[in-house]
Amino acid sequence: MRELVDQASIRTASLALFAERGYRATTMADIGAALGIRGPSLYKHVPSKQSLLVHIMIGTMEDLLRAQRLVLGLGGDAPTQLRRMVEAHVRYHAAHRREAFVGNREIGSLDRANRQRVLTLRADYESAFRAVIEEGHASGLFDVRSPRLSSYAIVDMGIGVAVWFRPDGEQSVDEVAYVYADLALRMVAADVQASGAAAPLST
Amino acid sequence: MRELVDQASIRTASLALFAERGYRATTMADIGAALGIRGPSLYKHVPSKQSLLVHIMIGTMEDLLRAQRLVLGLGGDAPTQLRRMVEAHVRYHAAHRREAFVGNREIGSLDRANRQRVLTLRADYESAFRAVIEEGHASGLFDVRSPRLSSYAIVDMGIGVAVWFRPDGEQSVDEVAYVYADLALRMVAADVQASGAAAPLST
DNA sequence: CCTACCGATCGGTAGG
DNA sequence: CCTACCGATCGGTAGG
Repeated sequence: MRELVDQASIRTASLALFAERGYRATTMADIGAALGIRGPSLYKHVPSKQSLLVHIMIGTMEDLLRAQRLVLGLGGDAPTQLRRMVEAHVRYHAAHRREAFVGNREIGSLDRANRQRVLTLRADYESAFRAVIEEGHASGLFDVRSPRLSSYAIVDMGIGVAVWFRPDGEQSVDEVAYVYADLALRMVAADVQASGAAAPLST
Repeated sequence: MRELVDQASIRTASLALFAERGYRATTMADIGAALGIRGPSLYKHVPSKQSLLVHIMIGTMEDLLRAQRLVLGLGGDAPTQLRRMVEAHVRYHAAHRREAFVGNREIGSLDRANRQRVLTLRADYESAFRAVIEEGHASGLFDVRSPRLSSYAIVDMGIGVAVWFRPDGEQSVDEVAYVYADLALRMVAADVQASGAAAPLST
């Protein structure tokens, strides 16, 4: 017999509640109630409330990094790679709004060790965007004033998708992914006149 | 005699603590301790913990809207207006990181009426960006696929500044404001080739 | 998977 | 501005 309450269902329920009410405002009793059991019964399946948050946040970053590596493995020049990376980034944030939303709001709710793990994964994720931007700049296909600021802007605008995107809204996931990739490419493309004097590349 | 503990000092302390630990994780005793008094003594100055959060969040949106109106009052064409708006947006988020950070993380900690007020102010703030983008598109100075998605992207990348900016970091406020305004203009400028066929304007 | 319960926390009030 | 305290909440454990 399959159990009705298993790890997966607990994770699904906790994700929904963390997204809706916040980690601290969600009680083990709330999570249990969503599954038809009492709070203490959850401890037969999970070691702590914190472990539920850790799973969401580490899992989210690993999913993002996996998607990013997949896309980078396809090769192509910097514009092609950046386009694919942004599309994957946006698609994830539109399709997994709650994971991304919780991941961005609840960093401070993680214990120190796990917060550090998440921050490291995030830094890796961002630096991959920056690397492609630097590569495009070096090859002359991009013209950027600051690869770091460009990658921050691109990553952050994608993160925002998790906040405002609605599956039943006017824009489809495809539409947002396409438009955002286009916006990102415009930001760094070399065939835009630089407004102002060319400046040395900062970090 | 001036009181050592007044509304302003309570607000400063609560802002710092809300930013560092989160609203729910901050106790009235914590705020009092930061001012050298006990938790219950705060109730001689403020009606509730919630009122401290409300003040921060409404005040932040009003500051942003005031700065935005100031800039729009200067006139100019759409590119000039958008540049000034983005610069003001970024400057605020770099100079008031904690206000912006708390404002973006603790929306769910507001009671319903105040959350609605903040959301309305935010919608007004975003729509001003969109209006300038639409004006630029209509006049032919911009070429955008979706004014709404463009304004979301521009607003969200600026919000991100409050998260990663460090006053003692490599980039100065001026530098970030300038670069981000440039990125925003590149996103919508008409003298960029549209990649792909021109599509009808969506919202 | 449950009830009973521990130990700790916290916003706010009473009454100086 | 303080101490004492109320009423309520909550993560987790004990012991079925």
